[in-house]
Amino acid sequence: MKAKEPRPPKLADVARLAGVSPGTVSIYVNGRVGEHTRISSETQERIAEAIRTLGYVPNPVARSLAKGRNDLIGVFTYEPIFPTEHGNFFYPFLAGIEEEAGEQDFNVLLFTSATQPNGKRRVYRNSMNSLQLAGGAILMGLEPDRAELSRLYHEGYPFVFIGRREIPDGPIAYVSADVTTATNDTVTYLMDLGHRRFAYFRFTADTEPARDRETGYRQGHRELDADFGPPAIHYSTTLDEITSELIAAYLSAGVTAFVAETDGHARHILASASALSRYAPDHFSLAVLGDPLEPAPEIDWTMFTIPRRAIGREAVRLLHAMLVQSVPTDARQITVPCGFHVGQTTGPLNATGNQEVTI
Amino acid sequence: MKAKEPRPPKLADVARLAGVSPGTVSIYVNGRVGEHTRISSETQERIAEAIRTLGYVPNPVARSLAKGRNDLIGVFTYEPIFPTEHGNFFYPFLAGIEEEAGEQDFNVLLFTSATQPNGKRRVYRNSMNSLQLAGGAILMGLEPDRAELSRLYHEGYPFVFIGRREIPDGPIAYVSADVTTATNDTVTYLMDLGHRRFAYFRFTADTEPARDRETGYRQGHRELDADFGPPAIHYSTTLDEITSELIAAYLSAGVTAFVAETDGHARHILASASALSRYAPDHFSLAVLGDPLEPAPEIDWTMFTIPRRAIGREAVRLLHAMLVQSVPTDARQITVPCGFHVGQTTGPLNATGNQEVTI
DNA sequence: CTGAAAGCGCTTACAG
DNA sequence: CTGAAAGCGCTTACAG
Repeated sequence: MKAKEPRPPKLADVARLAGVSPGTVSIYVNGRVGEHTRISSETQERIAEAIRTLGYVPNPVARSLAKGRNDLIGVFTYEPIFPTEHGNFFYPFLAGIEEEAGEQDFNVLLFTSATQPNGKRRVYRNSMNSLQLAGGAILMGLEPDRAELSRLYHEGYPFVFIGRREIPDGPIAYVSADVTTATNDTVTYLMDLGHRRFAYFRFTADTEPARDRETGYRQGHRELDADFGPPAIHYSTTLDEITSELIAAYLSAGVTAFVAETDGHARHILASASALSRYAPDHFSLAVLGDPLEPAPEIDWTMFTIPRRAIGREAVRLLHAMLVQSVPTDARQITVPCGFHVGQTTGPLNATGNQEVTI
Repeated sequence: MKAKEPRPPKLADVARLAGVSPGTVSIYVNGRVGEHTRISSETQERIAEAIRTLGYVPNPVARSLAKGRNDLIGVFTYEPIFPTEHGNFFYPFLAGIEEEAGEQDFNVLLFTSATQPNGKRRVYRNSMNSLQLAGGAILMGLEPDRAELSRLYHEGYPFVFIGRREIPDGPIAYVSADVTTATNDTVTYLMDLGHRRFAYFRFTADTEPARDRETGYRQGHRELDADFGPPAIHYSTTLDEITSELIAAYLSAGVTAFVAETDGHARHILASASALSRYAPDHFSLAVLGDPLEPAPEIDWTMFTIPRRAIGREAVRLLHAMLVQSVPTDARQITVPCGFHVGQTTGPLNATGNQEVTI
C-alpha cells in the first residue's frame, strides 16, 4: 500500500514538473487544445507525462467554482425518496432521471440532508437554500410547500417540478402527464361503449392533479346525463364514505359507468357493489384515472397510464435547457400524453346487460 | 416576478452593507459565534439585516473549496441504480443510505454520468476519478471492476463497498451481511430437524458471497454424511442443469435436505421434484441462503434474510467515520448478522416422512 | 471583539 | 504557441 502523501497533486504541481504554466495545463486537461490555443505536441507529451507520474486528478470543486457551474442536477423530494412501506412513488421518475442524466453526462444529487425532525423536508434551512450546490433541481412530492416554491421562483433558482403545480407568483416550470385529456378520453371511451349516466368519485382535496382530472371529466361530460338524482361528482374525504348504500343509490338512479380518481376509489366501488351482487363489467363499467404504482396485481383495470419514466427524462431535458439556454418562463410547461389500457372492468352497455338495474 | 439581478449577492456584499469584514460575516453565517470569537449583538443584527435585504445565500461550492471538504457522500453502482426490469437490487440499500445520510446531514450524490456506451459504468474516465466531487463514496454492484477498486485503494480515495469484496492489494472497506454464519446456522437448523444427508446447489461463479456461503456450509457440514454417491455440492452454470434426473439421483441417495444458493435454485429443485411427485416439506426439506429481492410472493421459503437497509446505514456510518476520524484499514470490515425465517419448505425428518425414498 | 490577508485549486481573458 | 495575473466566493489563522 502506497504511503499516504500529505496532499494530492494539484494542477500547479503538474505545471511545475512539466515546465509550463498552469494555464497551459488547464487547457490540456480540458481537452480544449485545438479550439483557440495550440500546444506543441512535445509540450503535450510533457504534460501528459507529468500527470501520469504525479497521478494528478483535477479537483472538481475548484473547477466548479472557477467555471461558475457544475454537472450536478439536484433532486429534491418532499417525502422520503426510498420509503420502506408503500410502493415507491418516486421510483419510475427516478429511473427516467437517471437514464437521461447518464446521457447528458450529469450526476444526480439527492438532497437528503434537509430532513427535519418531523420527517418533512424543506428547501430552506435557517433561511438558506439547500439546493444551491446543484445548478438546478428537479422537485417532486405530493405536498410541496407552496411558500418555498414561491421563494425559489423569486430567487430565480432553476427548478422543474414533476407534476403540474401552481403558485400565485407566476408560472413555474413543470413536466406533467396530460391527465385532463386522458380523463376526457376515458369518458369518451365509456360513451362509445354506450354509457350515458356517469358517476365520478374523487377526494375532496383540491390539488392540481385532481383539478385537471375533473376538468377533463367535465369536458367529456357535456353529452352526459347530468340530472339523475345523486350528484354526478362525488367528493369524499375518505374512501370509507363509499358505501354499498351509496353505490346502490347510483345504480338505482341508472348510473352505468363509474370513474374513479384512484384505484383506491375503484376498489371501494367494486367492493360496495359486490355486496349488492353487482359486478363489473356485467352490471356496470368502471375506469380508473391513472395507473396504480404497484403493478396492480389482481384486478385488470381499465385506466390510463402515466408515463412516469418519460416524465423523468423530460424533466432532465427541460432543466438542462433552462441551465444552458434561457427558456422563456411561459415555455417551461411540458405535458406528455398518457397511455390507455382497456382492462376487464369496462364493457359495452346492454350487450352485457349493464344498464339500469333495480335493486 | 423580480427582475433578474446580474449576479447573486455574495458574502463580500453582505460585509460591505453591514460595514464589517468578510471574516466576521463568515463566522456569523456559520453559527460559530460563541466558539472562539464573539460578535457584538448589534453587529450581528446589522449582518442579519444585510443578509435579509440582499437575500444572501452562501455558495456551497466556494465553501467546499475553502474548507477542503463538503457534505456529499457519493453512491456509485456498477449497474443502473433504477433498472426498469428485474426487481431493484439496490433499492433497500439506498433506503438505508438515505435514512442515515439524512440523520448525519449528508447529501447523496449519485454518479450517473459515468455510463459508457455499453451501459457499464466506470469510476475512471480518461484517467480521471469521477468520484472526486464527493469526499468519499459507497460502491455497490454485482460485478465491480477489480482493477478500478485497486486503483481507488492506492489513490487513497475513501470508499466503502456494500458486500464483501477482495482485492489483492489489501483489505478494502466493506459492510457485508454475515452470510457465512447464516449459512452455518441454516445447516444447523436443518440438522436439528434430524437431517443428515444434504445437497448444496450453487452457481459455479466464484464470487465472495458464494464463497462465504460455501464456507458456512462446510463449517456446518462436518457432522454430515458426505459420501453418499453424488457430490454433496452441486455446481452449475445455469439453473437448467437442475433436472428431475438430478434431483431423483439425490433423493435416491438418501438426501433429505437441499440447500439452495438462490431462490432460483430452490424453484428449480422444487419443480424438478414435483415432476417426481416429491414435495417439500413432506418428502424433503429445502432452505434458501438469502431472501429473494421481491417479497417472494407464492412460496414461503425457509431462508435467512439479509438486512439490506441496516447495511446501507452502516455503510454511511463507516464512510463518515473514515472521513472525519481515521479508521485503521483493518478495522474497516463490518459484518452484520442476518435474520432467519422459518417457512413452509422445511420440516422435521421422519415426522412427516421425509426420508430416504426409493423412486 | 473585529479586520486585513492569504489561500483553497482551478479557469479565463489578456499579454506577449 | 505560452505565461503571468486576476478572479471564482468562501474560510482561516494571524494581528490588532
